[in-house]
Amino acid sequence: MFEYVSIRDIARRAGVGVSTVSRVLNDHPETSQQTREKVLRIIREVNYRPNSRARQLVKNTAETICFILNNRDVINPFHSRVLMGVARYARTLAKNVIFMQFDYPPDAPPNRLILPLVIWERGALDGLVIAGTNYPNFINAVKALRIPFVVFGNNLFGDLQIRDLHSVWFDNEGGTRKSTEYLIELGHQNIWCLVDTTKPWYRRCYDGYCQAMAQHQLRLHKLDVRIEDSPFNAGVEGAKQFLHLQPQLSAIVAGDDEIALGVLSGLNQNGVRVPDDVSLVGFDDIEGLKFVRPLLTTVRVAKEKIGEELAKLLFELLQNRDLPPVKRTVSTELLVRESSARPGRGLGSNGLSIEVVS
Amino acid sequence: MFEYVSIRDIARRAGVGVSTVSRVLNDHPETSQQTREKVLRIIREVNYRPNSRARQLVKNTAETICFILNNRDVINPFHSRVLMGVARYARTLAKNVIFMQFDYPPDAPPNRLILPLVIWERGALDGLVIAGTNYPNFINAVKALRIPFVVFGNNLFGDLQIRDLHSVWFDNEGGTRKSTEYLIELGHQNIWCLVDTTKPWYRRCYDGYCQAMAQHQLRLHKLDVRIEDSPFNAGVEGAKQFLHLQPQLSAIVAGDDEIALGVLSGLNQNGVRVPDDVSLVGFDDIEGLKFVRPLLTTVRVAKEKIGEELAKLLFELLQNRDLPPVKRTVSTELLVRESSARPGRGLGSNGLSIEVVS
DNA sequence: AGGGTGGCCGGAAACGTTACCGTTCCTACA
DNA sequence: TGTAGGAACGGTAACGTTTCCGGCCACCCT
Repeated sequence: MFEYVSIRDIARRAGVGVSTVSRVLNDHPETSQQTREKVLRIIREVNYRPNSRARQLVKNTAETICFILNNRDVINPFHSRVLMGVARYARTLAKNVIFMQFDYPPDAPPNRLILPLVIWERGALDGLVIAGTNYPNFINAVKALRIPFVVFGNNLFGDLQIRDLHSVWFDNEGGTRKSTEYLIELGHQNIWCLVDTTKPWYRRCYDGYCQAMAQHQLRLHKLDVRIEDSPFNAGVEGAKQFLHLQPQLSAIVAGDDEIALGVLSGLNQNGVRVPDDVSLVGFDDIEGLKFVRPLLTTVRVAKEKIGEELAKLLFELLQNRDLPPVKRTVSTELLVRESSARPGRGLGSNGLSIEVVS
Repeated sequence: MFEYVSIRDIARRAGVGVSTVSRVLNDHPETSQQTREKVLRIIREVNYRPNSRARQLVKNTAETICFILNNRDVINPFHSRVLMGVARYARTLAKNVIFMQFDYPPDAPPNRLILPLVIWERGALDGLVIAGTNYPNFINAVKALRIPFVVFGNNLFGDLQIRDLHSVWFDNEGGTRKSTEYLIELGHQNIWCLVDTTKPWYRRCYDGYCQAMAQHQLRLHKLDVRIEDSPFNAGVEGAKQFLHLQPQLSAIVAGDDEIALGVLSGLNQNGVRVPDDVSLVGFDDIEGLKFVRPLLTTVRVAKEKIGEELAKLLFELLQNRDLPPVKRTVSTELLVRESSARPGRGLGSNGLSIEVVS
């Protein structure tokens, strides 16, 4: 095989003790320039590479965290960029990131949940970044293991005590408030919000919309749908309903970009033009937006930034295990593009404009 | 802190030796039913969890591989699904996957390349899945470390000795051949191929196109562009050129979906309809396709499957270090959707049909 | 009855580090 | 000149496992 060279071999060849070699490797000051150079020369000569497992064992640290993506069959563009943010931040600290996908039933009791081996075992992990869609049972199971963790807040279900968790969120509510306010400033009054209020994240969207509308004493209009698989399809379906809502409808706030693109597609198919007839805003600023015209006005979520904050918070927590629980929020930014404009004729005010395009 | 319970504590409490506990933990047959149950009871009682670092040290295995994504600033949908495939396969074997993003200059000599710590060190990794865009210097640097690795072939640059590598590819050439043949069967004759032949993967695309055209004795038409940042924009630009190519052009084979969507957008903006005036096929079947109409005819690449095959090959290699280098190919599948049809009037054959839509 | 056999088990070495402690040696100062 | 103190370094015990080896006992066969 491949001859393994250990710290002892180095010590022998350099004519020093193992502790001296260790000191040189770890930049301890208690070594003379002379021996340091000699040891380093030998190390280069024999191409010695330290064994991290042994170091980790004695130092009782894994130098590794785990990014666990729960209950997602595919890693969507959103989460892949969060992962990227985590990985990048970890790299600045020379820590590793284990990626793991995991599915669990929301209703299994925490002590019966079979966690992935790497989490269950000791020593493999210093901490955990919990992403994806999550339920209290998993969080509690992890808590029971006493392993430090942080959680991505927005896709959390159930009534967890958020105040007991270290979490990072993006400002769903504020973002939608901003986009709704922008529509109001544009002159829109009959603004509809298309969401699924059984999902907390869409719920927060709706809350933001409500705040903006209430502040300007405008009437709330909610189209509340159930979204299971495809937000896009939900948007297409929603668009059909909007057609019947004439002639009031003037602008639509969609729960996220994918819904918005569905709405856009649905409206287009029925000859309603965006933004001429209806203004439309989304949420997330997903990658795919660049492929469709008109370019969607949306709210940008700094996805890498979320990952970065998650990692940062986790490493702070590792430094200080007594860090009081904190909820951090990453701000959002309104991106005005092509799908929003001052109110025009309004949907259905001239029924004749409706024609089937394709 | 949190009282650490080791295998020795279990042994003491159960009144047995440590080796017996170890045997129970590892399902060795040489234990009596009676002691086994006693030990297991104690283990449950004190909530003992073995320390994986210690096991890995003595067994000289990391039970971990690394998925390294090179020279990509964001993990695109393609690679994130490859990662998913790797992670899922690894999970069936109870192995961990470290995710790492890494950038390197293509022209740095291999021995000067500073590899990520986790790769350089011993013991942290059993093997490596090399993904992203890669150049010979990195591959050679990894080779020098004598760590088993497999590489995702399609985005490889330079003249590596592929026959010396364990690699997994998707069938770019065959896929494009299939899509081109399909267009020919549809009745198209003037088929253009839009690629950047300085990139090996687009080059293979073009080769597939050429094979299909040659077989039917059709003339080759290549629009060769330089694609740096945005394939989409390259597609938009390409579309402008196609406008000048009237009246021959009847169908377009794009190097990938993103280019195709750019072409689609560019054509639409100039009043050319797809598929009425021009048929268009892409490659990859990216996620974003579902957002645009007409639905793009494309070639599906089984992205998770690629990841799965990468992981599978790596673990085979770990089982048998003498496994001769092998190049495995994941097949592709033509997906006929809405952007392709029998040739119609042809681009520009009636100049009057051109109108600006939006 | 004696010896062989096999099941079961405990002790201890090993894996490759780090960290503590003690020793040596040299310098500086009283 | 004696001693205090510090720099430099070596030996060794950890860290928590696995595995090898040897021992003990019960059982069976001759």
